[in-house]
Amino acid sequence: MTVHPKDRMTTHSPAAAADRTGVSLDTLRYYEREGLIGPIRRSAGGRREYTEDDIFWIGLVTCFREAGLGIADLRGFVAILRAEHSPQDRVAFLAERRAALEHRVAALRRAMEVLDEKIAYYGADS
Amino acid sequence: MTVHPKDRMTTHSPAAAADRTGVSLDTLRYYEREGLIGPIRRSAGGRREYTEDDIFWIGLVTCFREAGLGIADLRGFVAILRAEHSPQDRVAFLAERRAALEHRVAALRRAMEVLDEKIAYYGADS
DNA sequence: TCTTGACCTGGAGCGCGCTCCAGACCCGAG
DNA sequence: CTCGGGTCTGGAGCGCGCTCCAGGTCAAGA
Repeated sequence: MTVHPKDRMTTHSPAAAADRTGVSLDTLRYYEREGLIGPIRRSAGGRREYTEDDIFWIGLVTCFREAGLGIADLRGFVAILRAEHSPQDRVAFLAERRAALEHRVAALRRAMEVLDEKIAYYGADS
Repeated sequence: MTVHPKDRMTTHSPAAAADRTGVSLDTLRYYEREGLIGPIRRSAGGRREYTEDDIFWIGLVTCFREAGLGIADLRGFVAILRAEHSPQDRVAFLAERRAALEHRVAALRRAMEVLDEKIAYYGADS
């Protein structure tokens, strides 16, 4: 018990965070401004220090962005997970989002079917 | 053989086309300007007359838009199907687009997994 | 101490995909 | 012939999601 756990907490510079997450510095700041991540802890000099948890959360945000969710959606996601809500509320919200994603998958499948049809048509005469 | 087939070709007013396709008048004009549809035949007075084929094609465009393809992608799609290209070129192009859609589906699935995980977590204490 | 480069903030700019608008034209009903 | 609604064109405006920039601060190395 010579050290506190916190003393061991490694943090990342903005550049390192950008590197690890694949998100640009500008976008990291933008996400923070929009309330999607953070607020990120600052050093004495005012520089951001991203914790491992921050990095993880940024990964989640990126995952949802890649799935096509908008900034507002993500903000809702943050709100429901951070603020105090009943498990029912959370599950309801999450299930609704999930359904929306399923609709997107369905739209993609429809487009793929059209593509497959065309491919079959042009591929017929080998 | 008292009539030519063309005489029977029913056309649609812009309003009717918008109604049938669920695409706004402005967007129909926008798509035409961008070369995604048409050019649409005009009446003597200069009004657009959408054929049944036009309507069908607009449906395809809508399908791809809903799947998240951009205007430029759609333009490529039009180009490859309309201009003279070897079946191989067409199939290659179509297959590439299909693969892109599959990546999008994968991204959606990843996001859904995260959602499922959270739902399981909050749903645990029934 | 001085230099250098990473980082800070606030705000402007941009590409996309529409959406809206003004001002003019067409045309069928009355 | 007049009226009114549908349509035309060209261009401006908008929301989103970044991206870029200027001007200044901080901090580690020579």
